[in-house]
Amino acid sequence: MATYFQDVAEQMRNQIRQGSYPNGKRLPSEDKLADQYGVSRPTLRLALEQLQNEGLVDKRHGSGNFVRWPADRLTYLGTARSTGWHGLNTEVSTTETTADTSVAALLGVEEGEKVTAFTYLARRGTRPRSVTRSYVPARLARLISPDRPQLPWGHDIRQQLTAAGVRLASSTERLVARLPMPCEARTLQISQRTTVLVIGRTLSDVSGRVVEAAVVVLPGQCTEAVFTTHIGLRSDEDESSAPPAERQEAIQLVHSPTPAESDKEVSGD
Amino acid sequence: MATYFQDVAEQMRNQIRQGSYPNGKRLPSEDKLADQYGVSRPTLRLALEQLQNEGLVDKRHGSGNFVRWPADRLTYLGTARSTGWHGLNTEVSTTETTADTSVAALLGVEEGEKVTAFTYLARRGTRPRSVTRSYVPARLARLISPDRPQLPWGHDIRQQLTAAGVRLASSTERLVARLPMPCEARTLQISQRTTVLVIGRTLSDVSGRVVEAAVVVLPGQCTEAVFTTHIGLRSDEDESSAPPAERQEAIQLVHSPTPAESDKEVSGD
DNA sequence: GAGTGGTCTAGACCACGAG
DNA sequence: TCGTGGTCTAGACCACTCA
Repeated sequence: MATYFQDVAEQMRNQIRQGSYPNGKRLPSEDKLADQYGVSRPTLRLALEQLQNEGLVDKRHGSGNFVRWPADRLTYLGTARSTGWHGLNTEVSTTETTADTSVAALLGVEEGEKVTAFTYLARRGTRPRSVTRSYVPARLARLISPDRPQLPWGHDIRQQLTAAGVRLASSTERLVARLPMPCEARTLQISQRTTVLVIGRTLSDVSGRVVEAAVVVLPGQCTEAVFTTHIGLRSDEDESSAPPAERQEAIQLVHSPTPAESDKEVSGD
Repeated sequence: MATYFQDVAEQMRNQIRQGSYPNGKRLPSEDKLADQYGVSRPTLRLALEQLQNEGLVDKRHGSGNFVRWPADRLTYLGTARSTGWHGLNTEVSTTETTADTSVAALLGVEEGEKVTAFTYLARRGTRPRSVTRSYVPARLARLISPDRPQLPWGHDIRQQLTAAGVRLASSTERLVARLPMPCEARTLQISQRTTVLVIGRTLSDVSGRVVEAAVVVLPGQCTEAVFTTHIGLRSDEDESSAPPAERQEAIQLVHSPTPAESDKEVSGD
C-alpha cells in the first residue's frame, strides 16, 4: 500500500530512533543505501528528503548525510514571553536603507522613506539557525544600539524601545510555512526543498503606529514557535478594530543585506 | 546560475501572476509543459511542486494541474482574537475514547483515562482546509455540545467552557511546520510532499489544570496563523512559571478516527 | 583526485478521474 | 476506455568537500 520511498523512510527512521546510528554519524553513501534497500537512488533520495524534513538527517553537499538524533528543536517564543535563549550565538549588523514596497507596507511609512535594518544571524555552533531582519523607522533608530544581542530574534529592540520611553501597545505575529527563497536557503545552509517557518512581526505603540517590523526565517526542520495568551481580560471584544490585513502575498526576507555585498551573499562561517 | 526547475518555476509563476492563465483553469498536461519548457517531466514536476507549495497550483490526480490565483489564504487566529471565519463550513464529530500517551501528556492526565475527542473538519466548498482534533477530559465533556460550530478550529469549545463557568487562565499554542503524516495528507487531500502547519494548543484554567488540548493541521500552502499580543501589562515577569515543555517530538494528529481502525495506523515510536 | 551529494534525463508502469 | 498525474528506474554529469 505504502510507496517505496515511504517504506524506506520508515525503516531508516526506526533505525535512527532506535539508536542504530549514533548522533552525528555519517550514513553510508546514497549509492550504498540505495543498494541496501533495493531501490534506485532517486527513490532513496526521496526517503532522505522526508527524514531531512523531520530533522532526523542533516545533508551536507560533498560530505555526506549525517544523523541528527535526538533532533533538538529550537523554540521561538512569541512576544508575550520573549526570554533569552541559551546555546545560540547571535550576530547583528546594521544597515541604513530606504523602505521598499513590502517594508513600507509593514511599517506603515511611505515607500522610499529612510529606515534602519538590523539583521540577526543566530547560530548553534557554526550552523545558522535563524535569520531575522528587523526594520525601524529612521526617527526611532537612534534609540537603538544592539551591540551584543542576547536575543536571537530582535526582541532586544523591543526592550530598548521600551527603555527609551516608547510606549508599546501590541505585537502581531503572522506565521507562514513555505519553501525558502534561494537566498534564504543559502543563508541558512539548507536545501531549497525543505520548509521554513516564517514569522512576520509588527510592533505598535499606544498611538497605533508601527514602531518595528521584522521577518524571522527559521528552518522548519528544527524549530517550533510558541505563543502564550493570558485570557484574564476579555480581549475578544476589540477585534473589529484591526482586521488582519487581507492581502500580504509573501512574507519574505527581502534580501538586500548590506548594499556592498548584495552581489556576493552573506554567509560566512 | 539557477537550476532548471527553479527557472521553469519562475517562468510559470510569472505567467500565472500576470494572469496568462485564469484562476481555476487547467494547465496543459505535464508532458506538454515539459516539451514546452524543454525539460524532462521529472524536472517539470519539481517546478510544479514548488508552485504547489506556494499555493499557486492545485494538483489533482487524474484530472490535471489547476491554477489557483489569487492564492487565497485562510487565517488561523490565535486564542486572543478567535473570531468566526466566513466561507468555511465545518463538520464536527464526537468520540469517547481513552487517552493514549501523547494525549495524556498534553492533557496532563493518566494514560488510558477517559477523554472526549471532537474532530472538526473545515471545508471551503468541497475541499478540506483544516482538521482539528480537540480533547477534553471526561469530567468536563458533559459541559460541551458542539452542534453547529461557527468556529472551524474548536474555539467554540473554549466559549462553551467559559459559559459553563470554567475559569480559564491561559492558552498555549505551539506551531511546527512539517510534512504531513499519510493520514493527514489523505484527510486534507494534499500531497505527502507539501508542508502542513501544525498547531498544538492547550487551554488551562486558573488552577493550572489543562482543560482542553487540541491539534490543528492546516495545509501550509494556503494558510497563515496570526497571533496578537497586548503588551499593556508586564507579562515578562512570570515566565519562570511554566517552562515550555522540553520534549514533544511530534505534534501530530493521532489518527484514530473511529476506534475500529485504530490498530492499523498511527505509527508513532 | 577520490568520493560525496545535487541535478537531470528518457523512458516505464501504475492509479485515478471522467466520459 | 483514455488521458491524467504519481511513482520508479538506471543511468549521466556537475559541484562540492576533504585529504
